[in-house]
Amino acid sequence: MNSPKKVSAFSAQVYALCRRIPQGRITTYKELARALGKKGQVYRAIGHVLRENPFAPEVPCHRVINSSGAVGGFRGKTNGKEVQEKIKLLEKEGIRIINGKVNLQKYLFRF
DNA sequence: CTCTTGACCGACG
DNA sequence: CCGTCGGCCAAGA
Repeated sequence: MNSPKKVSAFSAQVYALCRRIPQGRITTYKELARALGKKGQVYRAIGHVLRENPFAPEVPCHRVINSSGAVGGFRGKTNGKEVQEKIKLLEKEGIRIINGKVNLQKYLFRF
């Protein structure tokens, strides 16, 4: 039995899309925002939502990175050990990370 | 309801 | 490549 958390409709969409991400693949905040059909700074809101992951590890928020190829942040840290752990997890899934950056043209998954 | 901050992105110099 | 500014959504205090 699951423990359904009460989240806003917007947050539910973000979590739902994260679950769609196949293993060995990553996506960006911008692609998520574009998939939601919103325009503007939706990616900022996504970052706030993913910061708290009530569906972890069912929702692999660590597969969501920046459009710049940077891993971004993890557990609320934009730059720290948590981010290093995130990188390690991605490498474990078969993603090659160079200098803390991911090859978007190779691993970027689009909805 | 109002204000601030944020796991961001893109353009400019 | 790096620093700075603008953008205008969402959640918390």
